[in-house]
Amino acid sequence: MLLADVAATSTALAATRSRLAKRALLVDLLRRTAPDEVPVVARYLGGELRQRRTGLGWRSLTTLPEPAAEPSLEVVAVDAAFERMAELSGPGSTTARQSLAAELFGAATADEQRLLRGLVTGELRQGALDALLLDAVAEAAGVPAEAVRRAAMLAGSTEPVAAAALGASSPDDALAALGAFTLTVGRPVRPMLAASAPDVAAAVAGFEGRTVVVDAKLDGIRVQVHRDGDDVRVHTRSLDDITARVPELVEVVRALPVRAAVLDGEALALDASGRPRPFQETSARSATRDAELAAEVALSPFFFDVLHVDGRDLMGAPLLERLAVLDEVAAGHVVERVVTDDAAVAQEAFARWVGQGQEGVIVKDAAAPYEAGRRGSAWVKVKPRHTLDLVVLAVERGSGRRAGMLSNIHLGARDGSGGFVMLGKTFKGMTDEMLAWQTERFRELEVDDDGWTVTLRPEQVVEIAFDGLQRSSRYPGGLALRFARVLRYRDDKPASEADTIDTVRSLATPTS
DNA sequence: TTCCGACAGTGGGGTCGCAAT
DNA sequence: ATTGCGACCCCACTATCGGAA
Repeated sequence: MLLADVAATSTALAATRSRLAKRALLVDLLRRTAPDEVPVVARYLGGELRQRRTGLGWRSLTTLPEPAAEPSLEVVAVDAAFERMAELSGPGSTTARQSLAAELFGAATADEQRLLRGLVTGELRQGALDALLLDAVAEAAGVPAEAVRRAAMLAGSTEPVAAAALGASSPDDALAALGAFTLTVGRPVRPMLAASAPDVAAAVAGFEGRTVVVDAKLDGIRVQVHRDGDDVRVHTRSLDDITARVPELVEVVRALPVRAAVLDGEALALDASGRPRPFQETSARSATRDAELAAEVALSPFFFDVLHVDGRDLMGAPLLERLAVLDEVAAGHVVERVVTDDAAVAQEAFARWVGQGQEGVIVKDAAAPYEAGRRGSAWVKVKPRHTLDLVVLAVERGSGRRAGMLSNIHLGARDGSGGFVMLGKTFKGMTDEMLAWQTERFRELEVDDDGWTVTLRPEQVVEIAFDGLQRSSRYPGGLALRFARVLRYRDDKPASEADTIDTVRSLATPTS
């Protein structure tokens, strides 16, 4: 199959908003794909390259050769070209990679270049990614969507599932092939995710009086640990294998009284008193490959779920049943929890844990199974929310569906002497109506425009919600907001009454 | 007919390692 | 030695479609 066929489908996908129409386009292409091409075509339709890392990014695609007039690239050859780029390392590799990229893009038509660029940067923007692709695979293979979805969650990836389903000779064969994907110790599954709620009362109310499990939410990195005898593997939320970087987690899991297990939890750095260190320290620790550095700060694991123990698959069991098993096999390394149907009890736990430096809580349906890969309503997270009234210092042009709008705003606090200290940016929380309003409003306040960023007279006050403060080397105050989002513009408040940097500093905890 | 679950999109903060400068 | 890039940790939120209620 030619890459041009995939590019044409991608362009057609972007041109319609109907999901049914998108699915039909995907099905049509999948049916025309030869079995040996399915792994590549399925990945590309899902918006990804098969190579996890190529060393190519947005920046290295700024200057590209003129597109070819006629299509010639075969999808399998394109995959091979990216494989060669991925294998490069050491001195001269950047130049060599750049020349391979130029060769590839030079052989691509304009439509194909757009597809390749989207795959490299991860911003295909065709309105269809993995989830819609799974539906299409199901339809093309003549099997229920749920069977394909389930297999993909257990496989941790869509590619082998698409190959198995589409390589079958009949729907019954496809169903049998999909059934062969089961939870396997050593092979990570897509982690279950949580929705969010504004406060504990709302989260508990969502379960309508049923018993809930309220877990402390720890501010670390998600880890899925597989143990098979002495063999222990540690995976992140994106299923990357970080075993080599976290020997202390491996040791803890090896010491558990169990032969085989799959555990889900969070790993983080603690101080001498057992209080969580700032997320930045956990992040630095888990990212480094330097063993000496790693030895200085240990990560501690805290598990909140168990999917498998000694041949017993627990994913379908109710949460309370899984937790009973977890408490036996991982005693001493389990996340704190309360089980209740009373919102006041949940609220009290939330306040206590936040006071101890934890990030918040996750409220869970006590009867729910482990739904791999789902951001369902069975788990709901709640975190404390801080707010500040800040001043908009500048605004950046939007892209994609925000093209033509002024979107991403720069936020500043008063410095107490007539100036402002920038604390970060945000594009979150804006409705279409707000985007239209601010695009007009900020043109009135414009003092400069470099083509990307519009600098403003600092007059517009905006109420910002955020999760906390972190140390920053980027911003002049040495502080940045974490997860800032817009709540509302405040036309009732002049910039002279916005919050000051001293107020912001008083919110920062001594350790961060 | 209305409601709501699931998706995709739009980018934010930070960290590290590596190659080029 | 410093800088820029790519990769990957943590994410919040809105608009939309289409099936569920």
